[in-house]
Amino acid sequence: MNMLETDTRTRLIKTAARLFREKGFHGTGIAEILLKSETPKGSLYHHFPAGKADLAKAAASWASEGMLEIIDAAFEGASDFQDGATTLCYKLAKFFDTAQEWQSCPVSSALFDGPGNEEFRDFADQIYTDWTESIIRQASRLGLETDDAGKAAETLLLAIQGGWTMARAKRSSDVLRRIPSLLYG
Amino acid sequence: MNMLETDTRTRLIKTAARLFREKGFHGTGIAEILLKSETPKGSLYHHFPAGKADLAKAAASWASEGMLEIIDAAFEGASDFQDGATTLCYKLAKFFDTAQEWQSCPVSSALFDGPGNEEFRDFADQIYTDWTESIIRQASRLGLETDDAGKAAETLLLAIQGGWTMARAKRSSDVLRRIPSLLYG
DNA sequence: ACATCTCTAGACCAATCGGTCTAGACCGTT
DNA sequence: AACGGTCTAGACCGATTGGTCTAGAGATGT
Repeated sequence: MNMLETDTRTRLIKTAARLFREKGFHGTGIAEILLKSETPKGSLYHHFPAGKADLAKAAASWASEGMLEIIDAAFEGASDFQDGATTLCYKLAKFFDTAQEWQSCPVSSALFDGPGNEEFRDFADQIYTDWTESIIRQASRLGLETDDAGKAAETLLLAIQGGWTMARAKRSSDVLRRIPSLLYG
Repeated sequence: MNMLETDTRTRLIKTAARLFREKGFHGTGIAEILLKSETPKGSLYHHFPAGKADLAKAAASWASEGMLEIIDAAFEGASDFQDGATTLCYKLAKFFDTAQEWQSCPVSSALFDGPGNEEFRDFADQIYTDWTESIIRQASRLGLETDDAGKAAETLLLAIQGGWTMARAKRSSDVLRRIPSLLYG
């Protein structure tokens, strides 16, 4: 197996993920992905035979992995759930700020804006479920009862999703940083 | 002034708003808007000289008016803020269910997915600010202190935004109905 | 009746869309 | 050296995109 295969493949995924986040699925053209990632068209359709849709799912999966890592990192050294949740919000705010373009949720941009079929919705649903379960696991680990853990995780995730949208409109991550005080203050 | 002018214009706005909600700005073609609204192309560019972008702003504005009405209606007969907030969530869940296609937030679909310029972001920001202020007004009316009203309104709006996204992924309005119990339970 | 206005109607256009296809570069294996 | 597989490279394609333009229908004012 050629090492370059992986390189080209991940380069495509990362570039596509970034562009989808910034301009949405339909708002991003194949040509632009190829240009920004300096990849010829043939390579794209070699690695992703189904084309743009394939690429969108790969990009969303990749972004989801990153989110799961951020969640774990945030809760790792936390003394309690609210502590971890606060760190998570701050980490996400920081991530939001690193991008020059005000970006949307990587999952919704790649999957909702994309082809409106059931498969894509299922895919998005699965990713959000993964996130929820990951947070629930952390909540349980930090001492919350099963019911409370589920509620706390869902509330946090709702606020983060909403906060991300608001942050995009306001072009400021302040909303994300305010979440802990809104929920637990 | 011709009566038909208004008819064609609003027909375009409503159709565009629906399609943008379902498939996003870039995902919706002019041709489809014209087909579904049974409007010739010339009429569109007569009423909206700047074309699709103009139409998106008009559609978002129109949808925002609707949202403001729903907010007022929900809080009108409310005994306290939480009561009104609960009614609002249920009303929105009901609205979510009426559409056959699982739709996204009318504002974000028309304005975020759209052209990535500052003007559109400002427009979206203004609409969200309008919503927030409307809820704050209701909170104050129902006895909350200024600081508490602002916090309560922002929290509610974040949860609704996030809940709407989740509802779309899960193709179920249950999340929206769970919000009151998550926030106030 | 005529002129003027608003609005409808759709042919038409260049540009871009996502996707296919062929050619060959570069590899390890034999 | 010759082969077979992986991957790059980009010319090329029909379809669709948003938008322009001309023609005329229809109402109104004089």
